[in-house]
Order: sequence, then structure tokens, then C-alpha cells
Amino acid sequence: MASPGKRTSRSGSNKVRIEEVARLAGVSAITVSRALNTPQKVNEATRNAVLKAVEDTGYIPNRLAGSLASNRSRTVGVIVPTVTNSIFADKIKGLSDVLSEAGYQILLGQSGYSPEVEAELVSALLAQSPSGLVITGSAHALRTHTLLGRADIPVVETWTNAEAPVDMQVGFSNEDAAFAAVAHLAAGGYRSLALVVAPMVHNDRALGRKRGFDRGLAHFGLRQTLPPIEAEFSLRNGADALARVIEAQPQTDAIFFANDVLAAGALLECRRRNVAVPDRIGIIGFDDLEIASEMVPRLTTVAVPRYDIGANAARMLLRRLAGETIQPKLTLDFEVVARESTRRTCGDRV
Amino acid sequence: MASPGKRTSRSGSNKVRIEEVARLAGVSAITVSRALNTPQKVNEATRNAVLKAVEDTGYIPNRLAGSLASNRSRTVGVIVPTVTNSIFADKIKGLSDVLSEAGYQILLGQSGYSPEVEAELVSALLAQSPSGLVITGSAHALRTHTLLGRADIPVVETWTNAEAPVDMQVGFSNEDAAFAAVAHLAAGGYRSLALVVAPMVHNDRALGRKRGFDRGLAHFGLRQTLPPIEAEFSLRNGADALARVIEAQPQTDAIFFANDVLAAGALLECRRRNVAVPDRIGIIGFDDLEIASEMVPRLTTVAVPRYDIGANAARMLLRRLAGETIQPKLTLDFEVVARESTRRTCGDRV
DNA sequence: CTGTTAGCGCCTTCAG
DNA sequence: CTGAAGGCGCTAACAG
Repeated sequence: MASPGKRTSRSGSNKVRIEEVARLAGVSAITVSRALNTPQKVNEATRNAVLKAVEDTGYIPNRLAGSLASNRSRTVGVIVPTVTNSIFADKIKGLSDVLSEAGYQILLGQSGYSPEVEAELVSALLAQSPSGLVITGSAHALRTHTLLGRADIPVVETWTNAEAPVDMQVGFSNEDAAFAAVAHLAAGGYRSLALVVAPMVHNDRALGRKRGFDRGLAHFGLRQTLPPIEAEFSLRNGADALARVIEAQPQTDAIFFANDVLAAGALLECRRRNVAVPDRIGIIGFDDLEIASEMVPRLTTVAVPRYDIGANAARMLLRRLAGETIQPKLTLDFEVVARESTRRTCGDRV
Repeated sequence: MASPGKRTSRSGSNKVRIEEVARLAGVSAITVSRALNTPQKVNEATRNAVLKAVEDTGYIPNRLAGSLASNRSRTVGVIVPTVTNSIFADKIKGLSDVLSEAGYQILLGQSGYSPEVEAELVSALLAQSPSGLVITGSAHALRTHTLLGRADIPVVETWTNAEAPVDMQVGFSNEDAAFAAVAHLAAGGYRSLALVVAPMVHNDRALGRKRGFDRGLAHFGLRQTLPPIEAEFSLRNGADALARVIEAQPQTDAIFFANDVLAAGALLECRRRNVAVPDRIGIIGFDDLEIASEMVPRLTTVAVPRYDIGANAARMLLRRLAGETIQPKLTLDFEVVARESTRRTCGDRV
């Protein structure tokens, strides 16, 4: 206020600044700042005067300035392959619920499953000085590792349980989950399996599931009737994959679809073709989306903690930012949910 | 660099600052800034020297500082009811594709369909000085209007075509689209209809669809067999609604579900109950999600431009930020896609 | 085309 | 518990 400044009129914005609130409350700017950020450090009467002035002026603190000065942005960068896949939407919901409760904002980026795009996003998000970063998977471009190494902020990798996370990690064993799916099929008496999975290039989750599938085959002495079919998640792709398996290798008696959307598409194709599920062919999915429990027949699948991955990643980040020392690796549970699309010897859940 | 500064060692972060890049390139800080932000204003040789220094140091500009100084944040606040509903995920994809291309970042907030939460989010996002805001619908809390009025940044409302938008608007007529759905049912010879729609409190899209439904009833001389059933989008809720209609008002011969997830759930329930679709009962949905074309029978629905709403909202925002004067109201097209879940007199599309 | 100067709005540090 | 001084890292304005 003292010095006019050349740029005072640069912005046409009629934003209220902290000085104006301070003047109205009869205190200094820093007291307003404290009343808002660390209320317990301010006398109650003073605080109320400040809050009233804030109310009267409609003051909205400029967080850009605050973050710059304090070096804490209360912003978290989140990178997912695509929000369009509901498993990631659920994760974002979990993140958002916990973070917004704590006054944090989410900066969202979508990599489209490309490590290069992911690296660009990491760079772009780091430029915003986020308090932390939540990313997907454990397979990153070299540049991403370099950037994250230099960044010196908490990073949570999600959906995996890699041996050596970049920093922190919340996920589950995709390999064990896929193994469990195969175990379920084996228990149902299925012997000739096929695998339909998301494109595995740069996708450690898909790769892990394939590894679990292979381990299951070996462990239970089952055979694979054709090489894994890689398909992006969509009902149509699931239907096409089912058709391909049935036509190319009719002796196949069960298919593991590494996500429920593909599996549901396959189930619908079975209906169109009058293929009997689970007797002619068994179908097991992955994720336990709502569609799994609603399909006819109801889809056997592997339930994974989609929402909790996000919620826990957020909590982990917040604890770390609060200075707590935490166990940096959280491995959550999955569960095979036996329903009607697979035969089973005994009626319980694996 | 001249003055040591008391806080130099406050942050443990080893971030590279613009001064270091400048020194390495043998230029001043402002030249580095220009080489990065307005490259055409810098001599090529100088520019290359700067870019090399940037490369060598791994410099990532601090956008917080840049935004504060320039009063432009290159950030867009986006508020949706929930990312979990794939129609909004598609919108976000459209926004993200266009905005990230232009170097903008998305700040995401989820209102959970609550106007109060929305107002809080608007306030929280405004604190980040976004370049613009993209929000959902046209029904907002009073506080939201106050905040937006004062904010003096471009705002795009999406999914509606209200008479008087806050600022800009990209959407379609939910009322006309619902009317078209009823017209389609009327053309198929259906006479006794029911409506299943998202909870209408604070949801102008759902309300608009109900209005269009009512207008259709009147226009085509149809009757409504029971009051609208309000249900949040889920397959289960669709199934339950179907059951309720069938049991309470068996003479109902067609149901308009105001979203495809509900409709698909109903279709699955019809299968379980052996209710013949489209003869015993006709089912029409809304949105044209992938599930509509893959269901058995394939679901008749109203296709709406989910992705394009986002992409166009982003383009509108960018043009406005570039100073172009634009038509602030964009009304996109919808289309009834006739498939197998409804009878039709003639085989063409309405 | 490039540099100097000053300040964006807030918060940290230090003093009282 | 409150205030004064100064700087966070960058870019606008102006000068050369």
C-alpha cells in the first residue's frame, strides 16, 4: 500500500488482497494470515475480527502467492492412464475424498498408457510444485525416474506391489491375484485355458497378471490353448476375443479376462452365440465392477480394492507430509468372488 | 544472488532456479524466461544457448512464481458431480485432450451432486487463480453465483442449455432429447409409459429430461402409469426400478430410463424375469454408452456428445483466453439411436 | 533483441 | 500473542 507501484492497475481483477482485510480488521497482514492458517496461534477476539473482515470483503486467499512464499502448495498431482476406465475413476474418487477433506487440491493428468506422455506430465505437474504425486504402476520412462529423484516430494505408486518402489506404494499383487483366478478355474475342473489381457507393453499390471496366469498353469498342470490375446478394455473387444478363442481353439474350456469389461463383453457374446456358460466354457473376470454381479449369468471375478487404493494413497501422502514416518509399502487384499460364470467343485469362495 | 537472503537454506529442495540457468547460458534471467515462453522474441543463437543450459541443469520452471508474476496460471478448474459416472469421465477426457495440448493443467473437483460442496469447490479452486472454470449444469448455490461474478475469469457451464448462462455454455437440450425419446416410443406404438430418472433435486439435467418426458406425454397423448422413479445411476437401481414398475403397474408398456446404466440394469432384470423386450415392454435409455450397443437385446437410446462437450468447452475457454470474441452458447446435437429394445413402426432412425 | 528494476501476494524469520 | 522487514521465483514494464 505504501508504494504505488507501476503495476498496480495491471490486472483488471477486483480481487481482495490480504492487506485490505487486515486494514478492515485493524490488524496487520500477517495476523490475517495466521488467523486463517494457524487459528490457534491467534487470540480469539482478534481471530473473530479477522474472520468478520474476511466475510465482509469476500476475501479468497491467493494460494499461488501463499504456496510460493511457504513452499507448500497443498496440491497433489495425480496421473492415471485414463479416467475413462472406471477402475481409475474409483481410485480418483478415493483420493479426492481424502485429499479434499484435508484441504488439498488435485491436479489431474492422463497418460494414455504412454510412458513418454507420463514423463511429460510428471514434468508439467512438478512445475506446479505439488506437495506430492500419485502415479499409476511401476513401469516408468527413465526420464520419469530422473525427475522424481530430483523432485524431492513424496510419490506414491499405485496398483502394483513392485519390489523397489520409487518412494511409497499402495496396491496388491497382480500376479497373485491372477494366480488365484487360475486356481479357481482349476478347482472347477477346467483344464484348457485362454488369457485375454490389456496390452502388456509398458503395463506392469497387465504383465503381472499374465505372469500369475502362467504360474497358475504350471502349478496346476493346465494347458494354454493359444497365446494371450491383448485387447484394450471394452465390451466389444471382449466379445471379439471370445469369438476368436471359440473359433480358433474350440477345446478351450475356460477364459481368464484380466478385466471385467472384457469378460462382460464375452458373456454377452456367449449369449448371442448360445454358448453355455459355465458348462461349455467358464469365464472369470477381474476387478469386480458392478457389471460383474449384475450380468446374466453373474460373473465370477477377482475383487480388487479400487477405491481403497486411492484413499490409502492419499492418507499415506498426508501422513508423510505431516512428518510421520510410515511403512512405505501397503499391500492390500484381493478376493476371488465365485459366481455363476464358472463351475466350482465346492460352493465356497477361494 | 546478490543478497544472501535469510531464507536461502530454508528448503532442502535442490531445485534449479532461473538465475542458475541464466548464468550458465551467459544471459539474464528474463532472457531465459523469454526463450521459454516467447521463443520468437529471442535470437536463435541465444535461444539455443538457453535451451542447452535448461537441458544441462534439468531446470523445471516454477509455475507458481510465474503465475503469480504474470497473473496467468495456465490452469483450469473442472468441477463434475463425480468422475465415477462415465459420462463425466468422457467429458474430462475431452477437456484434458484439448487443454493439455495447449499447455494447461486441470484442477479437478467433485461435488457429489451437492450445490454446497460445489460452492466450496469453486471457492477452493478460485484460490488457485485458475485461468478458467468448467462446471456442470446450471443450478448453482447463490454463493457460487456470487463467487463466479466476482472472479472475473471465463466460466463454462456444461451439459445444459439454460436460457441465461453465467458466462459461456456447452451442452444440449436435455428436454428436447427426452422429448425425442418419448416421440420414438410413441412411434413404436407404446402408450403407457414410466420414467426412471436420476434424483432431480439440484440436478437441472435430470429435471430437463423429466420436463421433456412430460411434454412428450402431452404431445402424443400418452399416459404415465406411475410417478417418476428417482434412482442414482447403477445397474442394480435399474433392475429394481424395472421390478417396481412391472409389479406396481403391469400395464406399463415402455420405460424411459434417463441413463443407460439404469436401462441396462433393467434389461438384465427383464432377462432374469423372462420379460419380453421389446414386445411385452419397450426400454429406451440415454447417453449411448458402449453397453447400449452391446446388450442383448441391443438398447435403444439417445446419443449425446459426451466427449465433445468437454473438448468444445476447452476450445471455447482457450479462444476466450486468447482474446477472441466468441459465441458464448454452444448447443450440440443429440440423436435417438433405435435398436432392439424398442419396437418401431418404420425401420429408420428418428 | 536484451537487460535492469521492481513487485505479484503471501509467509518466514526475528523481534517485542 | 502481534508486528516489521524481506524474500519466495518469476515476469511486466521500460530502457537501451
